Amino acid sequence: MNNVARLIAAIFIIGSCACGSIPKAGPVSTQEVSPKKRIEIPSAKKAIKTQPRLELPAITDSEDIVTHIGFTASYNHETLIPNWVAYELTREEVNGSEKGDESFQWDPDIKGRQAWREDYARSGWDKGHMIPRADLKWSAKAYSESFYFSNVCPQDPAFNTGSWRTTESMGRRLAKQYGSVFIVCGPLVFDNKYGTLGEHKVVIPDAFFKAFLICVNGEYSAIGIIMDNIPEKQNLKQCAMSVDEVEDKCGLDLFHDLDISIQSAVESRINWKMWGI
DNA sequence: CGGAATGCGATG
DNA sequence: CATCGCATTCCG
Repeated sequence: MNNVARLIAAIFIIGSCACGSIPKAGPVSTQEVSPKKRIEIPSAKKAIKTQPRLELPAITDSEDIVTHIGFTASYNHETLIPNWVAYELTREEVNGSEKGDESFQWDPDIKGRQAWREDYARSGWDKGHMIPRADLKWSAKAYSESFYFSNVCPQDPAFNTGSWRTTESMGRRLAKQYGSVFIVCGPLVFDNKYGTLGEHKVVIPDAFFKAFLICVNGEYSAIGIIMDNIPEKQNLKQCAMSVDEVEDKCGLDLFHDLDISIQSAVESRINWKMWGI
């Protein structure tokens, strides 16, 4: 059984015992990809964001996509965590200094069940941001929206402030160095060995993936990272791999807007000198 | 070593 | 519920 199948199986087991009338967002499937599902670009971002949205994976018809000022997310109604969160981070954004509301909230754009703060409370697991709040200091509203549960996953506390944070620092460093970086990340749920949180059964991911795409002098480079949801320190370089390998694990078609003529070349290899790891 | 970034929880 | 401080970790 491959990883995608395992993901589907895990979600089915959980969904079948806990969900009732909740709309089925469905796990990712490579078969129902619509060619170019329209994503509404939040107006606040239109002025500063380039087209197309290179950070986005291919969108399946069954996915529940939410767009906020600073990020796009695919929400999973069975696991109560996102399938992925994607955004572009620019040099100017990294230099922001605004802060907003820091309380975790339900995403107002999502219909159906979401995680409760009580599910996480005293569980021993952090409410870990997918897009870090530090990447949204260019707008108080964008900052606050990062605290929606569409952007939150259960993370081991030491992992959150340790290994995972090094991937976030890497993103900001790339943005400063190259002017812009396209980022997508999310949870990996294989056999769900850590179980669920609280009475709403928020799925605890086994691991997390992240992928970076940059364009330097008209040439694209990409890299992927997968880290286990564990406290032990994990080295960035040792966790790095091609985007193709990440796609194998997460079942997504990443950087789908990247020109098809160069996509396979960009995603199959690692241009090591670009990443500083 | 200082500061940034993370999220928790005590306190009123 | 809002405010504040704390503990931890890592970057520069």
